[in-house]
Amino acid sequence: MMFERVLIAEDQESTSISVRKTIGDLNIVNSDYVFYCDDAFARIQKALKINQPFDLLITDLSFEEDHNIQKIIDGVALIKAAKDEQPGLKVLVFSAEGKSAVIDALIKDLGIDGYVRKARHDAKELRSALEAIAQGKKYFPAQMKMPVKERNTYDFTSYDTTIIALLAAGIKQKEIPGYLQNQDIKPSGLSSIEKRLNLIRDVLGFSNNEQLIAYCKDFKII
Amino acid sequence: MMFERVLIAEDQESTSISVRKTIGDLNIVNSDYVFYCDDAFARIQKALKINQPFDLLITDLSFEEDHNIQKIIDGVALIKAAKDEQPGLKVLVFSAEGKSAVIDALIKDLGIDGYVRKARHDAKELRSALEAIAQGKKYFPAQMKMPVKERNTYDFTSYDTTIIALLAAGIKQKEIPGYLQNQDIKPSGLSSIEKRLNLIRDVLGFSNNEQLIAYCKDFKII
DNA sequence: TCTTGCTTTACGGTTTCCCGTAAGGAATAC
DNA sequence: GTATTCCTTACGGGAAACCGTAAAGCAAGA
Repeated sequence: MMFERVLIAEDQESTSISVRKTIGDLNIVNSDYVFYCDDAFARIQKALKINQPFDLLITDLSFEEDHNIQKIIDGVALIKAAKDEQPGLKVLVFSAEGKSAVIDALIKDLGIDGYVRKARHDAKELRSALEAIAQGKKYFPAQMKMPVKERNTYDFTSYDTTIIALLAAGIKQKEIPGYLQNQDIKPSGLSSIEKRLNLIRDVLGFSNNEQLIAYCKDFKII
Repeated sequence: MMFERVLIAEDQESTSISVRKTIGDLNIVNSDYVFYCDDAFARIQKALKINQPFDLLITDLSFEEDHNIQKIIDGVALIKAAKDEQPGLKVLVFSAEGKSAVIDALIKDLGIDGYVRKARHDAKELRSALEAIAQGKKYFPAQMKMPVKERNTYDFTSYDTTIIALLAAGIKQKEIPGYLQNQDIKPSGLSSIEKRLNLIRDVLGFSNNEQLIAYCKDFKII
């Protein structure tokens, strides 16, 4: 049995159009689409109120900022808010992001039902995913189905990312204490910063800061 | 007067679908689409041979690699090859890339006729771009039309990127000479490497390597 | 108040990096 | 052959980063 009501949250108009087309091909007539996360959340609330809740949310992860300031700024926050409001809502993420770590986190922390990567055969995949999820299954790319290979992972705290972002902005290590004090961030001693960086490098097996910055950029940590 | 024959080179199926839809809305009946650059080039050659050349190429910039090994690996190479074959061909780039430096280079070096960024109203923009280019105009995003503000730019040589990539891979600076000698890359002295890095940082106004790595990651230089 | 345990900071010695200067080497011109 | 020029490398002093250890701060409990 296919979905009744589907909400599409996707900021790229062109992508939104083709998702709608795929939805239409599956004879889903009650679909709605928005370009901003806040709109998506509002629609979900409203649909609940009039007792016609959506049964699927298809959402992108990254939404571009523009003049329209949003409370909910990305797909992750939208999914959280949506699930708070309507725990039973199924969620299909449709994003260009391809890093396993990101997708793993979505599955584990947010309990999403499917993931389709924007790539060569994404329209076909989208259709397959919709069919699978409609049958109560999950849909994830092949590489996700295999056991999560152990990789060097490290939970970056906001303290960590602050330091790393400062470094990446060209602040010298020994200048960082001053910056931290200005913002009342507490371990502000140079020694603490050194230790922290050392710990991170150690856990991840890195030998210099350059490698760490590259890693953080690749995984969009900063 | 609208285009007669349009070729769409875009690897994301979903995006390709909506570009085709936009093309169709403009009553262009002879459009063709491909998912690989090599295919695009082959179509252009073939169309020329049978004396029915395309008059517009709409292409993405980045194409994802897969099992299908391509000679032409990205949009830039495709545009170059296409213009070599058919100098009068008009080109509209449709890409998510948003860095001014990249777009400037396309305009200057490849003489593209339009650029639409994959973003919120990209479908509408695409339509506007098509109409403009059909009238012999150029179409670029607003921020491009204003004079190119002087920014710190630097042409990275392959030597530069090699060094930076080694750093980002966790190789220590003083270990780099060994790596360069192994690959017969010629200024291999530690001093040359230091000088080179110093020059790059200087030109770009950076104060440490971390900042440089962040920059290179942001601009996809490594 | 005085422990106890934990976190943060301070302080050195060592290594690495930074950067200016000078020496070496190769190519070209005279 | 020897100047000239340009590029590369070697060297050395100073700055920054690295890292272990010890001292100081701080919170909670006896």
